Amino acid sequence: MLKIGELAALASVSRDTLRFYEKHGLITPGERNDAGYRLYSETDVHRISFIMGAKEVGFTLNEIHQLLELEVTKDEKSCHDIKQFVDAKISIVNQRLAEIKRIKKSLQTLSSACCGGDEPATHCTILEALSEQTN
Amino acid sequence: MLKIGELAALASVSRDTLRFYEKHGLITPGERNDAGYRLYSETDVHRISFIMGAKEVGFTLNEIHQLLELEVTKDEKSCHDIKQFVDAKISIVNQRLAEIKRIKKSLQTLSSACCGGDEPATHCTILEALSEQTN
DNA sequence: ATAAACCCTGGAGTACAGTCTAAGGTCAAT
DNA sequence: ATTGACCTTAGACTGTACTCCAGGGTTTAT
Ligand SMILES: [Zn+2]
Ligand SMILES: [Zn+2]
Ligand SMILES: [Zn+2]
Ligand SMILES: [Zn+2]
Repeated sequence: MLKIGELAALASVSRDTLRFYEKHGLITPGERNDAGYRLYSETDVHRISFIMGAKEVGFTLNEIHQLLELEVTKDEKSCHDIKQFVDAKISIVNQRLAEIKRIKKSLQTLSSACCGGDEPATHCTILEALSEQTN
Repeated sequence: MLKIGELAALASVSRDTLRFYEKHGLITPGERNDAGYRLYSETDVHRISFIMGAKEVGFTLNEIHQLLELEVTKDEKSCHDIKQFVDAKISIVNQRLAEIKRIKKSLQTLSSACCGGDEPATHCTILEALSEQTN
């Protein structure tokens, strides 16, 4: 059984983060010692590990919440269900990707149209372009 | 001179947004009528137009604040300054792009390793992979 | 015995970009 | 005269993911 600081060190997160995750239902350490300190089991360690892994691949805490439910009830779920969840996330990520690519392209168009010279910017095509109506 | 609702309709934003931008120093309508209503000039319309254009290409309100200062003092600035600002933003965007691409790749790796079948997910490689230590 | 290091709680604060509400004042039309 | 559409303010709320603080209690080492 680990105390919060020990688990925090193990998982490279702050104690506050662990308490935050608990408050939001991501972990549920059942036991407390006589002083009221949280005690974390092997299962809790595994759960944190899962959470960190999911964060690493870009899931939000909300999504991780749903993933944890899949994980806990995995004998009632199928690979199909899990894969579908991941694929749904991929399509969200693809949307963000497309938006950022669009932005990058716009910025590059702006940048390359500007002479970049040392004369006053009163003629700057960037400033002009920005104030042009897009609708 | 336009009232706030008229400018809002023109710019396709809410009145609240215009007041929000004002509170954060992005616009500064000088005049008010006898009833205390904001009155917007041509210059203000141009400014909003600039802000919307900058938002469109992904600048944050904070960055737009800086851009507006460049715009207002453009006779003292050079194209070099403006271009540099845009290029700095491009490199921020590139970082976000790289991160999202990394996430997409990870998710695709996860997805393609899963059989996606209808059997119980107790053997699912996705769930396994997520709880693996990355550090 | 006492200091340092740890634990607890509730609540506030951060950045971002608004949105919404309450409680009022004004203006145009019916 | 009264309805409805518009305007004003200050301040609270949204979601995301924490981080920090105050004001306590506990454990460990010297
Ligand atoms: Zn130039
Ligand atoms: Zn230029
Ligand atoms: Zn499978
Ligand atoms: Zn699977």
